[in-house]
Amino acid sequence: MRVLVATCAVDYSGRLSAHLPLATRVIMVKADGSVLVHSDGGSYKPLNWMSPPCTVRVTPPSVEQAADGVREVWTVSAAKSEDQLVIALHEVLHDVSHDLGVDPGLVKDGVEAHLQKLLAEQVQLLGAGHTLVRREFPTAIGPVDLMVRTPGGASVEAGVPVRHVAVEIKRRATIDAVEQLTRYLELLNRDPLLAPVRGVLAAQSIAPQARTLAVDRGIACLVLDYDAMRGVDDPDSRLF
Amino acid sequence: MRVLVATCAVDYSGRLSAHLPLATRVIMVKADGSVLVHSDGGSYKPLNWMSPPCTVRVTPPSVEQAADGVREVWTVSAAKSEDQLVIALHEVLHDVSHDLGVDPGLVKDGVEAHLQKLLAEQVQLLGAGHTLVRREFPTAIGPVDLMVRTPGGASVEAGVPVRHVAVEIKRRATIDAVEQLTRYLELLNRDPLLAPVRGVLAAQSIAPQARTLAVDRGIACLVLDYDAMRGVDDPDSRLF
DNA sequence: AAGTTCAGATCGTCC
DNA sequence: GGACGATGTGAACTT
Repeated sequence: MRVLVATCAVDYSGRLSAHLPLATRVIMVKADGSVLVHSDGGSYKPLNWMSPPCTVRVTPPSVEQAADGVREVWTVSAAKSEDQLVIALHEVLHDVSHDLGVDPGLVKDGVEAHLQKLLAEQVQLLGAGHTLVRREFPTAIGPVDLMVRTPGGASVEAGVPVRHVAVEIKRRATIDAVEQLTRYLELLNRDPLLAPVRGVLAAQSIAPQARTLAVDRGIACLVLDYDAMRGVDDPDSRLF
Repeated sequence: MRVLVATCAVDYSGRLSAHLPLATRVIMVKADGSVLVHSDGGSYKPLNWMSPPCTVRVTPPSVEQAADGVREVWTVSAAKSEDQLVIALHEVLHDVSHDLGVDPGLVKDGVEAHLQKLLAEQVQLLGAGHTLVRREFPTAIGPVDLMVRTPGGASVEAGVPVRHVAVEIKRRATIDAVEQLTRYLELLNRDPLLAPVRGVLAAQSIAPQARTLAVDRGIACLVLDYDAMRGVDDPDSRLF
């Protein structure tokens, strides 16, 4: 890892074109050759960058560039595309290098997979008497997050008692989640062993447009309270 | 801006929980107080971070932590949420600070807005005689990128001449874009003043599955050549 | 290798 | 101020 603080101008060309005027910035060069250009604000996203695999070629400035104060020109080229980042280095204020070694990696907790596991253990949140058929219920167009069986005659749709519920789980549900669940339901309801299958969209938050579309398509919405669900960790409470 | 190279362990708690074991990393502290923790690989995204507005509080280690080699504990707290980042600093290998000033900012070219503007000026790419009704044509479920009027009797659908074309513009069109345009068309075709409305998916690149679905739904696909469209800046050439 | 899905997204814009 | 769409998304996993 090499970190520089330097005045520089940057040009990116590739999927789009982007230009950074001359200013003082932080440049990080990682061990894999990837480059990040950060300003002193904004977000965690660099102003410009090049993803690995890529290579850095350092060249002296042209006579004209040298007259403008350019000391070095870095050309960062992507290995598998035409993407290119050109950094015109002017004054270098700091320049440190260090071998960091391989990072042991990030351990996460609380993502969608946990929501799915918790709801699978607490299917009664979908209604008393519901039982889990299985998580990641396979279909031809991909797995349904949860397939649940309702108690006998729990509800009736078009004169036929609904016996199965397909659940799509999201941290934040948008209109895309409704489309996804709709595709699953269309397919599942062609299976006479399952049909009619009702749909439930379960999420920590549901966008208003998603809720509107879901209701319009007869899909129920269930807002999940992650903290409350995590609090219910008594194994006895899972069995009803 | 302050940049450190240091061995550290990091814990994040907030929307989820994440833990970073002890290792050597780069820590950036920006002028607005935001913090980024980078490893020597991965992408431009930090392993952990805290977005502004936030505050950093530095405290001495507990006796137990000190025995483990912790020199300082940084507690980074978000101003408007419970999110918290705790950095246990062990050995500090580099520590540099510099005032970068305000960045003049990034200038972008070639994003979807440019494509929309160019196609609005070159609607003849949709067919000779087509004229622009308006960009961002409003509907109840959001604006259609372009609404275009065809020349009289340009084509016939179900015995009725098509007079309007709704255009969805993307840099890269995926199946989502087809779904989006389908929702617009369903709505627009309920309006007797507009119906029948044909759909066109215009993009620099169109995913094979998106093209298949579009064709299946009677939506035309148009691949846009950004460089060529940008080259057409002669007003005379627009009128054919 | 290509497609699908998730992620602590951030950012601008428009209502 | 909330909602919604775009972004040079990246990374893991499946097919």
